[in-house]
Amino acid sequence: MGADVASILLRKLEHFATLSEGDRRLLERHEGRVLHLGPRQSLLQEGDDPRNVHVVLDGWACRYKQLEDGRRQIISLCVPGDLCEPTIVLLPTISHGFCSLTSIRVSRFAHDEILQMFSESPSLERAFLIEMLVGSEMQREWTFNVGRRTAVERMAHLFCEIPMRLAAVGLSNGAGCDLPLTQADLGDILALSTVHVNRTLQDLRSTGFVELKGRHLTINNLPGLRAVAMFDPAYLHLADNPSR
Amino acid sequence: MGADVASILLRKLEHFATLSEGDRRLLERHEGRVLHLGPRQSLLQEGDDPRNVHVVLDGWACRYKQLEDGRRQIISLCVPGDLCEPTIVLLPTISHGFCSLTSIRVSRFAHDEILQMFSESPSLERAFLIEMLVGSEMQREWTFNVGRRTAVERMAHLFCEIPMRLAAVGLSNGAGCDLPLTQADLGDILALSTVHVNRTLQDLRSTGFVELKGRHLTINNLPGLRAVAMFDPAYLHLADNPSR
DNA sequence: CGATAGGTTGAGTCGCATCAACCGGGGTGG
DNA sequence: CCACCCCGGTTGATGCGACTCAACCTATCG
Repeated sequence: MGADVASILLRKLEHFATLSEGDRRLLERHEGRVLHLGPRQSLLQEGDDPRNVHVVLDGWACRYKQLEDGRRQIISLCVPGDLCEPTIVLLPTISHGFCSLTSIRVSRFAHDEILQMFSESPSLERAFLIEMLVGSEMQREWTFNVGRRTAVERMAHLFCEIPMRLAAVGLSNGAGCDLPLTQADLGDILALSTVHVNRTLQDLRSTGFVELKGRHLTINNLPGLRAVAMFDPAYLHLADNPSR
Repeated sequence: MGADVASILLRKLEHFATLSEGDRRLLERHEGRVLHLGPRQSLLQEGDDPRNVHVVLDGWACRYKQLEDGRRQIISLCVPGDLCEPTIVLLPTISHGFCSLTSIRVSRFAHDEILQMFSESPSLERAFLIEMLVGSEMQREWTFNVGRRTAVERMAHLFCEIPMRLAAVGLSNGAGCDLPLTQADLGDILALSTVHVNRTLQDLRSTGFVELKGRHLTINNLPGLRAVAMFDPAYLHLADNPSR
């Protein structure tokens, strides 16, 4: 409990760029307001300035889009260390919703603060940009998933991706992780109905690849799971910084 | 025949940012190598430096991903004015393929050139970044599409998006445009089989919303088409620059 | 004129959705 | 303390949207 902005961000960003002592101190100096939200609360209300930037400290959140008739799709997941506003500072509006899945804590960088920070440290700006570009890479992979993988493959892919992302910020050892999602959430992520999520889950369980109970995911056979998912972690760019 | 880099880029970027005379001259001064490619040729071979940036001058291209068994998904379309490398300069690798759909001309900005240009004009850098962020917005919308819209809705959505994007660079009057895609291409874009593309197309034709023949798309009933697609152009950010 | 790429059509199948019921546990209030 | 509720998970029956396979049609081009 209780990561602070600087440590979690450093952990994340150092996968992408090498940061100096000065960059560290710049982040540590930042005293952003910390917001607490309960589960299923919207962070970006209409009218909020999307040019502030929030970083997830604890808990899970998501971006989503919805049609008038209620069909809803979770566009991307945000876990600790992720930026909530993928449009950093530059776009005046956002065309999707953002809400917590669990109760979460986020740290706010006001628009001006982040500009200030970027002007003091180009390498930090660069790291934030890369973080954002990696977000785009994940988005492309996810379009691919939903378009061309079957239900089982998609779910297996998600179960490969999530522990890797959490491991990148020290929240998973690779063999499993917390997974505080309901089957309905999984449905909205995977573009499946709740019922079919349930059955697909049973499928993956019965083959012994994963266990999922009580909000915890255990992976029993990672190579097998990766094979099913045809998972290639390159798109996560977690090994891009050669000096680590 | 033959748009040049400067004019097409200016046309595109000015939707996002107001550029100065100096910025214009900077772009016009650029004498990038122009590459010609036939249809269905790969632009980014493995090993090409993805930190060069190419701009499409004429023709259509796409990003795609593919599974070992051949299932293929077109992740995004590139039309004149679009950047081929959405990771501008910053990521050392790209996890998708890029190839032409028609024969195309692209203009190259070498890695160093573009860095040089950005350092001379921060507003140009900003405009390129926004262009890239808008690309992410389109990607999110496309994940949504494939996840939650039916075949007809998806296709209608595509037929709303494409003329708008082309109109943004002067290649459509809004009532129609060239559409040099085969039904197989459409299938890879929409995540449908070729056969189903054909039937869905007949569906949209028979309701009188669109005509599609001989590589040309005509829209007979835009409001109707938008209603079917539940299309909201906000995600394209074409009206973001208030001074236009 | 045959070859080939793209488009069209029909028949049969399957993956996933929908609808509906039921189960189990944790929290709440009487 | 128990009755109840509600949420999340599970199961079965049924239906539909989209896929696959296979044939055929049409236009273009060397």
